[in-house]
Amino acid sequence: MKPKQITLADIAKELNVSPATVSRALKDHPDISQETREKVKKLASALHYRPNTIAQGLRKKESKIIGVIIPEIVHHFFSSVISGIMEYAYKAGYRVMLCQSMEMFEKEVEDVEALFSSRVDGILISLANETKDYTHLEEVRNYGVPVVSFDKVCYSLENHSMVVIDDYEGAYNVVTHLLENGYRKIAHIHGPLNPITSQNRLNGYKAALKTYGLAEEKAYIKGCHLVTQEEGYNFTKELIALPDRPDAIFAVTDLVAIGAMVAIKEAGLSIPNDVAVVGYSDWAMAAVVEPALTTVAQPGFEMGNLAARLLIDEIHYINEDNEAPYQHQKKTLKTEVKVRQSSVKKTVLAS
Amino acid sequence: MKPKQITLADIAKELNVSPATVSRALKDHPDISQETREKVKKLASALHYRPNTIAQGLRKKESKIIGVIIPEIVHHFFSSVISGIMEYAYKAGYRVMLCQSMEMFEKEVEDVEALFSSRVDGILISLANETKDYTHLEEVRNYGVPVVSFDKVCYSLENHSMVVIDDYEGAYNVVTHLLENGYRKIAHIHGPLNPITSQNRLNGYKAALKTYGLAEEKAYIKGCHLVTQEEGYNFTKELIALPDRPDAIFAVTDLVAIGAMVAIKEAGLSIPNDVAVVGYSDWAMAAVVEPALTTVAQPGFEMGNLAARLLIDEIHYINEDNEAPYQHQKKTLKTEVKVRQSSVKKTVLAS
DNA sequence: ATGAAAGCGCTAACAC
DNA sequence: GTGTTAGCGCTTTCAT
Repeated sequence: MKPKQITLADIAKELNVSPATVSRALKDHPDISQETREKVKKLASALHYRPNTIAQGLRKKESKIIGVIIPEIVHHFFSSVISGIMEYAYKAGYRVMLCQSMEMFEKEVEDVEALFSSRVDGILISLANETKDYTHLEEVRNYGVPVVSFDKVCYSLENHSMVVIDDYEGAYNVVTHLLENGYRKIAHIHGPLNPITSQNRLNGYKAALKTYGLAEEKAYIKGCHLVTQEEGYNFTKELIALPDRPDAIFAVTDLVAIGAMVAIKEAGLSIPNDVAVVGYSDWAMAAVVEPALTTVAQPGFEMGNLAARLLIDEIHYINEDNEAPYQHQKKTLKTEVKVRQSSVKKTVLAS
Repeated sequence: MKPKQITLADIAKELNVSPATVSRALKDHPDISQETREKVKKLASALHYRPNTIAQGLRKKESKIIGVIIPEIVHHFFSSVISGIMEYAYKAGYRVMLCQSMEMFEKEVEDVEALFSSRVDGILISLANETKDYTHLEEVRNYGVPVVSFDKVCYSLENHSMVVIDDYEGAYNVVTHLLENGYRKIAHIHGPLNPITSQNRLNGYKAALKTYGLAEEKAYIKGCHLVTQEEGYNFTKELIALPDRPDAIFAVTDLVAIGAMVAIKEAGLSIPNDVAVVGYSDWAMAAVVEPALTTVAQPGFEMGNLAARLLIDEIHYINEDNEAPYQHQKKTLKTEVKVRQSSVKKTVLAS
């Protein structure tokens, strides 16, 4: 029961010209006379003609769609990334097809295949935690679909661009901030080490300690599985029960940090005077808890923007069929330490 | 330089059959012999054949893509909605093309047109605050593309389904909760009244007061423009400076509520004993502030899921070309009051 | 049980 | 400056 869509042929018939002429007129092809061009454009807009991009895609073998696969949409960081991607893609004339892997490898593979079936011009992906095998990506890349990975990238996939955040440096900086503020017994609650991000943060933490000539204290390092507030709470209870209690906690994520804060307050200790707490991610909640949480802000929007730019540049490069292969790039984005109250001791002023 | 994609014709040639046979075999058409079917499927998977959905779309005049337009992705509620949409769409065999209107009418119109150009099978939209005119939606609907609006819906667009949240009831319930807990001087900081949601919350607030026989107090009602924490802070400062200070504040959004909490604490007053605070939305931060914020949870995921279901049902209905027109639906989802510490007075126990 | 042929809407090489 | 033609990859009558 669908009304027929307006096609080039409809306009052509009405105007007694050929569809080719209409197509050219609409694209401001120089060969077309001023007069026909105007006639065509006028009628096209009167009829609300909208080119069928599916037909264009089939003909030109490019869909002007980029596929995006992320582990989880309901997530401040990833939604910022998507926003950055969409902004760039939109300006460059690309549409975005979105997939959510739910952190599942199987789903990720299906999504890659579905995007390939949709003949997207390129794929942006942040890997699921489960993903260890990259043949699904290799395959589409071999069929000429460029892939750019971001955040949780695939180092072992060759010939593709990636955008990462310098988690090592972010962790290094925030721990250094604690050290500069006089904290010396700094504990770390890290995440599962498969996504390389947690591993990097752990390394940054260790490196900062080393710079200050401090030894790693095994008992001060705890590892989350689920990265929840509850885990932060429980590990912190263990940490503050230690005979030599840490004076600061660096949590892999703000949510874990907030769990830590609850445990510390419950124990009747002061943040930051007894125990400082710093997080990672700069979620909205970090600014509103009490005391406001020092954390590491990750440039999600910029990451999405840059990843989209790299991908679209590569798509353009491929379409120009240059003889030289495209030079893939690895970009690293810097984090920013947001110093708030949870990590700076309140000095008692003489009054 | 792109490698050629594998097509039906490639498989057909290799097997000395026609493309039609291959197409049928792959779809388990009953006419095809067991033998050919297996041969075809085997080769198809060996060659990693993936049907070109663009070609399918052109041929069958359906893209198996639904378009989604939302005002802002970086937003807990909307990202939940998207997640709900994607889950349903995925199970039903549809892909999702995502657009972000940035709350701008112009961008929304462009997005609708772009989605129509992409020949999406249907559109899900939550309107930009600016949007007053619905001709862009009417137009695509007239060309046979079903539209379902959700959250910020278009009441004046006829013949389309919508899904809303009962904001009136949510506000009514949370204010009633305050009343039941003994609060009588309840202020309200509302949002801009164009998106109908804020208006409904305001009405629910007023209705709850009325049920308790309380008169509206003009001075207790403040209106935000930007709906920020800062506005919450500033209005609350005004409210608590009032000669007859309110004993509770209902904020249109958790962020505004948090601004209110800051102002109250700054004034040395206790939450909830001097002034209770309740918010709306149940963002992650509501559970972690101190005291934990009572708020109204909105079923974002369910909303997305339901909206997708209504849209896809309608698409299916249209494709069956029934003689009777589709019966459009208006669904209302219920909210849930999350009672936390910010609204329940601590009774001092005799010890 | 399979093939031939037409056509979805568009574009681009080639005519004139 | 404009028309003709072919074809992108697929599905679907209609034949056989």
